[in-house]
Amino acid sequence: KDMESMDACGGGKKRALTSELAQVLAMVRELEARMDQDLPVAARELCGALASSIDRSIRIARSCWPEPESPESGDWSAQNRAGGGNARKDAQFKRRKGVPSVRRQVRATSVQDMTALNDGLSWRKYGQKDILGAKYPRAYFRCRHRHTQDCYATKQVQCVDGDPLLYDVVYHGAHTCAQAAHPSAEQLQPGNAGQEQSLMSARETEGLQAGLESMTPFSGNDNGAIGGGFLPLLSPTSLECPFRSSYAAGDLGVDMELEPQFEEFFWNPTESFQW
DNA sequence: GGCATTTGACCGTA
DNA sequence: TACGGTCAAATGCC
Repeated sequence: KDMESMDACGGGKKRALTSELAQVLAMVRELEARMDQDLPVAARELCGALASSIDRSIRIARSCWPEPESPESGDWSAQNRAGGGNARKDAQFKRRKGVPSVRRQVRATSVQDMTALNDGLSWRKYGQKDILGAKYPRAYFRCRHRHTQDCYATKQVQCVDGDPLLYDVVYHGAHTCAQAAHPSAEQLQPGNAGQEQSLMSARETEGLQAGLESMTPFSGNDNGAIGGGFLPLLSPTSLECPFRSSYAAGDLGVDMELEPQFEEFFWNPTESFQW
C-alpha cells in the first residue's frame, strides 16, 4: 500500500526524497569520518545539517502520505498551494538551460544567526522580484567581478514560505574570478558557512545583508535595528525572515538540493571545479 | 566621487 | 501572454 501511495506521489517528490536520503547517508558517513578525526565542532555542525535534511525528508514523506490531523502537513499543503507547488519552483530554479545550478537551502537557527547566508564570496545585488505565489521577494546577486574578470556566477536568495529561518539560495554558474581560488573547501562545505571568519570584508558582508534586508516590503526603519535587537524585515505583520545588520556565529543547519552534476561539488568542491 | 542598492522597464522563455 | 531574470538609470550612503 505504501508503494501505491508512493506511486501516487509525484516523480519529483520521489527524486527529492531519494536525493535527500542519499544526502543523509553521505552526511552520516562524513560524520563518522569526522568523529574518527576527533573533530567535535565539525561533527556538531554536520549534525545540524543532518537534522535539517531529515526534517526535509519527513516533510516530503508527509506530502506523499498526508496526515490530515497534523498541523504540519496542513502547512505543507498550504505552502504548495500558495507557491503553486514546489514543482513549479523547481522548474524555475532549473529554468536556465546550459548553466549548471546548485540549489542550497540555508537555515539560520535563530534570528541572531545569519552566518549561513555568508558564503565567503563577493556578490553584488542587481535585482529583486516579487515571485508569483511566494510570500517574499527573491533577491538576485551576481559576482562583483563580473565585468573586471568576466565572472558570470550569480545567485538568488529567497526566504522560504512558512519558514522564516530558511532561505533558498540558488547558485548559477561557477566563479571564474580570482576570489574563487581563495575560499577554502571548508567554507564551501555545508554547515561550515559560519565557522571560520569569512573572507568577505565587513562592507561586503553588509552589502549582502543589506541586499537581503531590502527584501522587506516596507522600509520605515533606517537599518532595521531596534534597541540593539533587529527588526524583522520581510513581513509587515509578523516576526518573519529576520534579516539583520550584523550577526553572531552559532549553530546552523544547511539543506541542499543539488543538481546531480553539482552534488560532488559540495563534497569535493576543489575537485569538481576549476576555481 | 565612487560604489552599492533600488526599482521600473525590457527581454526571453514556456 | 504571464512570469522570471536582467538591465540600467536614479538614488543613497560612506
